[in-house]
This record gives sequence, C-alpha cells and structure tokens, in this order.
Amino acid sequence: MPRRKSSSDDPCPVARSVDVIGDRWSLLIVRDAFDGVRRFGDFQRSLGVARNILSDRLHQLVEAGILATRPASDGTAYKEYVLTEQGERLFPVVVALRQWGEHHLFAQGEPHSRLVDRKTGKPIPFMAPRADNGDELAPGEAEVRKLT
Amino acid sequence: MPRRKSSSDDPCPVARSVDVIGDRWSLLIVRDAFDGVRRFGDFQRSLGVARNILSDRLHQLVEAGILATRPASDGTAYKEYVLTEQGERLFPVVVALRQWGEHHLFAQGEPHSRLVDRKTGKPIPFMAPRADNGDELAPGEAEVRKLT
DNA sequence: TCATATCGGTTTCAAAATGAAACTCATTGA
DNA sequence: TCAATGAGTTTCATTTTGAAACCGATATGA
Repeated sequence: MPRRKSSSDDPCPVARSVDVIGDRWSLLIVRDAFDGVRRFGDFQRSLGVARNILSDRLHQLVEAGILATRPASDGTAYKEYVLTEQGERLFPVVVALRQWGEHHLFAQGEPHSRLVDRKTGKPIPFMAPRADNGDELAPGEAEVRKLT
Repeated sequence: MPRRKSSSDDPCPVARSVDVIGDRWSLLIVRDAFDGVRRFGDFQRSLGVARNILSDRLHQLVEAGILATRPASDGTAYKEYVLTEQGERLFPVVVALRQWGEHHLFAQGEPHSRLVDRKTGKPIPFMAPRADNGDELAPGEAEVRKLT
C-alpha cells in the first residue's frame, strides 16, 4: 500500500481530528479511559485488541497529547495511561457517538449500556449544536466558513 | 489477518457506532455529505480517496442506512448519495469532532475552516453534554450504567 | 451524428496495516 | 526462591488499502 494518506495538513478540522482518532481502536481506548481504565492489560482485556496494535495506538495517543503516562497509582512499579486535558475535551465526541449508537444501532428492547447523570441518575439529554441564544441548530442552519 | 473484529454485537453503543463509521473515510464522506456533496465524482475529488475504496465505503454507508441513493437532482441519468434521517443525526458527532479539531489541532494563527451560524454569522459555541437542567456535564459527572 | 470526454464504477496487483501467537524481560506474589 | 503476571516486542500469515488500468454507459460538441 503506498503510504497511507495523512490529513495532518488538511485545513478542515474534521479531517485532522479523524487523522488522529479516526480509527476503530483509538476511539475505544479513549472511551475506556473515560471509564477509568488506565493499565495496558486492562485495555487489552476490555477491548480484545491484539497487544501489538494496542501498544502502537497507546503510543500514538500519547504522541498526539491525548493520553499521558505516569507511574501507576496503585503503588506498583508499572505505569498507567491517563487522559490529558486535551483528551478530556474529547468527551463531547464520545458522548455524541454513544447517543447516536443508542438511538440507531439497537433493536427496540435490546439491552445496551446508557450514559446517565451521576447525580440524578437520569439519562443525559441528546446533545446538539446550539446557536448563541441556545436554540438547537439543524445541519442546514450551520455553514462552514472556509479559511478564517 | 484473521478477519477484522466486528463490534456489531457489542452492548456498548460507542463500539457499535465506531464499527459503522469509525474509519477515516466514512466520517469524511459524511462530513462532505453535510456540505452538500452528492455525486461519486465529487466525493472522489474532494477526498482524494481511491475510487475502489470510495465505492466500498459508499455501499457500506448505504447498507448502514446512513446514506441513500436516488436519481440525480441535476437532470442527468446518474444517481446521487444523500444523507438519510439517520445520517443527519450524525450532525452532533461531526460538529463535536470539528470543534475539538479547531481547538487542538491548529497552531495559533494557522488558518482553518470554521462552523458558523448561517443566520447570525457567529461561530457556534462549544458543544457539550448537559444535564436535564442545562448545566454542562463534566466527564466525571456522567456514568455508564451497564445493560439497561 | 459521430467522435470524444466524462461519469461511475470494477479489476489488478504491490505495499502496508492488522492480528494471533510466540517470545522477552521485569515485577509481583506466594 | 520460584512460579505467575504485566507489559510489551517480534514474527509471520492474512487482510486492507491504494494507484493505476480498464470498462461500459452517459453526456457533450463539432
């Protein structure tokens, strides 16, 4: 395969984002990280991914500044992978994907995990882009303005 | 490579979503579709993707119910690919990715496209999951409740 | 109207990414 | 002290990707 195309110089933010996390495992690693997974072995067991691939993706995510390594918090000599500030900001992305999946990829009545407000226990309302005044914005009401 | 792992029976909505659109091209095709691209050749030129891959991804997206084909609206005998209702609901996902990219993947001063409210021309506020009462919800304040 | 160019693919083939399993080597636990 | 676990890396077969060539159907234009 002639070198995989990179979008790291594409002026579209979506393209650049996809270049960094638009791969099946990276996104699931980030999801797990939000769920508190930190150790190599825990990611591996949770995802069922091949170790070499996991190793590669963890390094990529660290390099991208989404994860960082630090000494394990359980007192052992191992290290752990935690979300950076930048990584934490992916929360809306993961939630949006989750909500879309919840609504469209399960048969009615089919059991699935659900994201709830820890305080109230109630499901989190469907996330949507909103205008300045708080009104929900439909796709047609937003516009990509090229090259600021 | 032993057949690529599928998550279509995973109980996690994020995993299922990633299984459907968690690939570099699918997401960019959807982004283009939101920008009004409809024809095979236009997707191809816009993305620079190999034709065989584009063909494959378009079929997958149609199969997944995200895109649908219909006779071209320009009067020619060709067909076009348009977002379905289900595909349109991916809007928050694309916007979240775009906003994250805008904030984290460009050097200060580096030009990039920007999503604005068509009516007011103002940039769209950062999207975030919110609790029932409208308060922004931090990652730690949400919790995945397993198997509804 | 006939020739030519464009559209929307499919086929072919080499290079690259993936995955399972085996292999290391350090750390932990008994 | 010695086996078991953790965290990778290496190897190798399989799959996916991508560029380019090819193809039939449609559009264009002289």
